[in-house]
Amino acid sequence: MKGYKITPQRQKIVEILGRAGCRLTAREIHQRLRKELPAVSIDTVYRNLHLLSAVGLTHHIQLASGAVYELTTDLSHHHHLYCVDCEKVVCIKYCPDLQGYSEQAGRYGFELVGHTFALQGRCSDCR
Amino acid sequence: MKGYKITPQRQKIVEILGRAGCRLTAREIHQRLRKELPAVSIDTVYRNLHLLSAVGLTHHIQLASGAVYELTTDLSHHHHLYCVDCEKVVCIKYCPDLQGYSEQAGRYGFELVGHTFALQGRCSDCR
DNA sequence: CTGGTAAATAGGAATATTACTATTTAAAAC
DNA sequence: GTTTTAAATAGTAATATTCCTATTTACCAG
Repeated sequence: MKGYKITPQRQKIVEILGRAGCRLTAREIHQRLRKELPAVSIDTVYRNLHLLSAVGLTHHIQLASGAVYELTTDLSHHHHLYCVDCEKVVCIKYCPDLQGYSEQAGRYGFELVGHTFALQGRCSDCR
Repeated sequence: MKGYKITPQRQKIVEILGRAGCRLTAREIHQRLRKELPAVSIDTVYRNLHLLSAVGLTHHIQLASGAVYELTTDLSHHHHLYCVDCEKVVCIKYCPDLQGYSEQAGRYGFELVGHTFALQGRCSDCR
């Protein structure tokens, strides 16, 4: 597909995220990946997480304490809400104005490529 | 105010951003700041940029190639649109659904604290 | 003005992330 | 199956960002 190769490194990163059942940091993915491919470099992990996110297979979630990654299980478009204290993450099936983005970009002569959106809050446990 | 101190480091970071008239990276700010305060550490730059952004005096703009910072000259709420090729940044006076965010957060028992939004596109020069 | 105190700093160390390059490899073409 | 080639990798180096701790300092109260 699209000139991308299916490499063992790539496959196993997806597997690891799938098995994990939770969000992992790049470091955690690297540690687990090493058990199967001892020579894998951290650069490969980052490179693939970028690529996988670009094609929609994974999500990159930027928390205050760092980035975490998850396998995209829910393929429908959604965003994230997270607690600024405990960093609990919730997927919200909500995108404020998907229709309007292209129009906004168009006002400045831009062709829309993507958008980022996230909500930060304080969860019920942390109040 | 609010227990924050007005330190020379802090003041000069704001001055530098004000004089620059453009967005700067943390490294650039550090280099310029050193000319006035030779012993200043890069950590101080980051720490203050975080704080200044938290209180609204500066904006943190995350581009694909890294983060840049700008002084908040336009105090009205707005977001950014940038070109994925040349990384030109445009301020857009548009926030898709400010009203709805609290309600969305509320659905999950969260008290809204903040939100992030940005548009990525391809500008007229890069098409 | 002087002392007390929380906030901020410098400096060094630890992490996180990206860049570079020679080599390897998946996949397509033959 | 073999060749070809662009994509991907490992390894290393460079940057970017954050953390830790002892020391300093802005600012408040007396």
